[in-house]
Amino acid sequence: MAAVPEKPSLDGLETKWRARWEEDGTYRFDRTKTRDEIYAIDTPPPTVSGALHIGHCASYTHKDLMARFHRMRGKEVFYPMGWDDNGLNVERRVQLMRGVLCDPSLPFDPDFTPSDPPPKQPIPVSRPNFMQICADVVEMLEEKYHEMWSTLGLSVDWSQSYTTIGPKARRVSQYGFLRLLERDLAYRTEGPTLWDVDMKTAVAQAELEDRMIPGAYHRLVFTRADGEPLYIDTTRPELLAACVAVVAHPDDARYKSLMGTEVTTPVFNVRVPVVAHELADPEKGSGIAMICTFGDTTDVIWWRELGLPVRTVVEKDGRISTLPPSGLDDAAGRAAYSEIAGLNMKQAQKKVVELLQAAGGIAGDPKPIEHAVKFWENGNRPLEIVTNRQWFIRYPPAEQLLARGNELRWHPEFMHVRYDNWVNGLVGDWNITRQRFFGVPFPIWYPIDEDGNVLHDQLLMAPADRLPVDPSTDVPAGYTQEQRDKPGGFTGDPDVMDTWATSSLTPQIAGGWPDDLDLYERVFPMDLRPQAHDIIRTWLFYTVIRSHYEFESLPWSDALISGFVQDPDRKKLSKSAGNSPDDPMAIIGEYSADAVRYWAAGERPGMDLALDRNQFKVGRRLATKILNASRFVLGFGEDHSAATASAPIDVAMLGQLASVVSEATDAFERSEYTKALEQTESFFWAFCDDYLELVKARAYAGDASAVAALRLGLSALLRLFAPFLPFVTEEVWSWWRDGSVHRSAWPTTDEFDADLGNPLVLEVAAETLGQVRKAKTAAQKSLRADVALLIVRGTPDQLAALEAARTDVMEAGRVAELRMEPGAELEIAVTLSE
RNA sequence: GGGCGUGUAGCUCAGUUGGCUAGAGCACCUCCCUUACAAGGAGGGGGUCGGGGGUUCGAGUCCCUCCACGCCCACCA
Repeated sequence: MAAVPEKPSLDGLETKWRARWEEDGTYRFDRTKTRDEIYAIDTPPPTVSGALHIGHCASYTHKDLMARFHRMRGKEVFYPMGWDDNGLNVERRVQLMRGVLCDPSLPFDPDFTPSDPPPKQPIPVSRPNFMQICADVVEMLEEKYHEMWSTLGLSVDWSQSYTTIGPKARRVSQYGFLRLLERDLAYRTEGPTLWDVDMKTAVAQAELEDRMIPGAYHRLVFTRADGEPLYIDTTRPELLAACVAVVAHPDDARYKSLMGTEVTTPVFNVRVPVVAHELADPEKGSGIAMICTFGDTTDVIWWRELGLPVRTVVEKDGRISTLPPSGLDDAAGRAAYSEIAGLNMKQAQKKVVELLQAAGGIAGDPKPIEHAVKFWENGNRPLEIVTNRQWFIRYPPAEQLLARGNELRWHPEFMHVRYDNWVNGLVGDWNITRQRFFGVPFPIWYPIDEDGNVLHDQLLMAPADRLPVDPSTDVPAGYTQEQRDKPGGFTGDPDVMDTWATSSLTPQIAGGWPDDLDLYERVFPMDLRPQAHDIIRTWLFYTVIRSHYEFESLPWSDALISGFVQDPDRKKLSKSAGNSPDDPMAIIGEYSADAVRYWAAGERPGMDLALDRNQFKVGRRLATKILNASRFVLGFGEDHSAATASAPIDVAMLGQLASVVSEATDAFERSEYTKALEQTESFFWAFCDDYLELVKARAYAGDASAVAALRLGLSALLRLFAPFLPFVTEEVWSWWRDGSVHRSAWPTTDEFDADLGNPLVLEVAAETLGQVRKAKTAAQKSLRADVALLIVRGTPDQLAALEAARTDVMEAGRVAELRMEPGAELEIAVTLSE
């Protein structure tokens, strides 16, 4: 306990209390508790690839509100923090920050240090050098993130932290992967793969995004078997050499007669069959399309379902391959091909159009259009589809996934539909392979036969007890390092897992599976998955799948989905940290962490929140008010712990407070923290403006009932506010109570006696006082002005209620004489003294 | 094209199962140095609840329809 300060202030509370909480282990998880005593939260590990912005503060505050509420309700809260620090985003960040680029062909340079500031042109470094630089960068960023979260007041147990690149996560990822592999739920195959040509990696369906970009219909002139022209529209003439067939709808009368015949492509003079497929849209272009391997995902479907050959022309670097594809046998065609070999897509398109024009293979001018094209969500150029070997995880049957979705409690419920939409639109399986470096490698090697062929079908799996392994440096059992990449030796799987393949196991990583099953059984399945709606189709969906496979259960019972923070002008939030006005540290510095949390708590689950500086101000004012009101209340003498509130108006106030407690509790239990705050806040202001004013005089006089009611009220209010405003409530709590408010019990209605008194007493008294104030204000008098005569008319009930608070009303209003007269409704007449 | 959400005062938002003259905060105007708080307090003005139909004694709330905005999914020749 500390004394009540003379001039309380919000400044410095963050620093003071976060240090104190850390020191006292206020939020430390007690792992001796059993599953039913525990509330486990599967916190989203933020991507460690930039800076946290104010939107992160909002959504992480929501998770913290839930954690704090349940902790005060008596649960032992398992609330770890993770850092998602592997993967492409990190590599890109490192490339920018340190000016380096990974080139696995380079040897390790032990003396290399990145230059500062980074060079404009990234310097290629070896894979081990690159990994080290990545590790250093994420460590530094994680420290900044930790600082941010602590300052914001997140009640995380930092001793439970994990990273998605750390040994624990690598072990869980690899172990989880091998278990799926053993059950044939994971497999490796070669096939068309969505490919980002800049980052030179595969991407998964979930990371696609459509963007509208300009394109143009080119009307190509194919030649039918009878010599007549066949017009085919395409936006990608550069893929003409990859054309393996042309396709029309089976019911399209215009092309029915051509089915089964062959047509010849312009320029390259390749004969391709005319085929029929339902997906061909008679409305589009000329109603007949060329199928190329591969222009888009529809091509992949046609190619697969119609059993067409592959003619690859696009390389992984996004350029036309130097060797012509199979089937290009015509001399003129080969000559034409040599003109586009090695060009990028843009150049190739230009050249092919020239060639077409020269050969009369194009009708009319290209017709510009805007069309949707698939991009990797972080990419700059349209995705290409290339053929490659990839690891996949099979999706469970849609019925099973939908059943899991139904089993999960969604907050808000309407977010459920996004999950169902996604499940119903799944195509193929989950590609978990990334051709990157800073990720979790596959714990797999392949033997190399005596002729130097890699035997991709014969997997050399790392045994579970050796995990995690890095196949690029570790050696499979029965081999030596000297045999790496040699005939008769072995080679490591070159790829790494997609970051979602790891983060889909966050309940397992955080919960200690499979090495600490004692802990795991205490926290799994978890209670809450809080996350934003944009990653329902990735993080939430994948986590459900992994848990479904491994544990035949949901990973958690409830999902709390938050929205986004939007700039009031609908502009994008500034992502740059440091000097940006949106930098959370700057905002906290200006308004306090409690103020930021207050603003964040205004975002209801699933709804977007406007970035509104006003709300920071309001939050700050609320926090300041709590300081001042508390100081006032606690200034009325010692705690009369034995005394109870007996005056009718005191009992009435506590009765009101009891219903606030009950409503706030119900709201919180439904994850409606916004409502809980509203209830508490509006009661608090009335508590200050009306009740406090009314009982002031009596409290000054040391009236036991008033003092007891005030203290009881304050105690409950502080606890109701504690999840939202952890700093200011803790500060006040420390003035008069031992221990942390955050480990105190959430208020219950039992604290306020069963008899709730007569609510009318406080209502009539407050209304009367209000009318007195109004009269003084209208007369432009000070509120201290004296009232000569106050006449109140009302029903017998109202008058009886007022009578019960007579002295308080007269003191608060400085009323000389109070007269009561019967009336139909409450009427108040105020006569001010001269 | 299918779906979800939103539309209430200038701004940000509450309005539970339809029920008294539609609320809060901010902003605005007026007043008050008052011994918890002037980075405060008291009071006031301001809305045909997106439009149009309908059900009902009664609709911001239920039904139909249209409009605008945001998002998800799909389409991508």
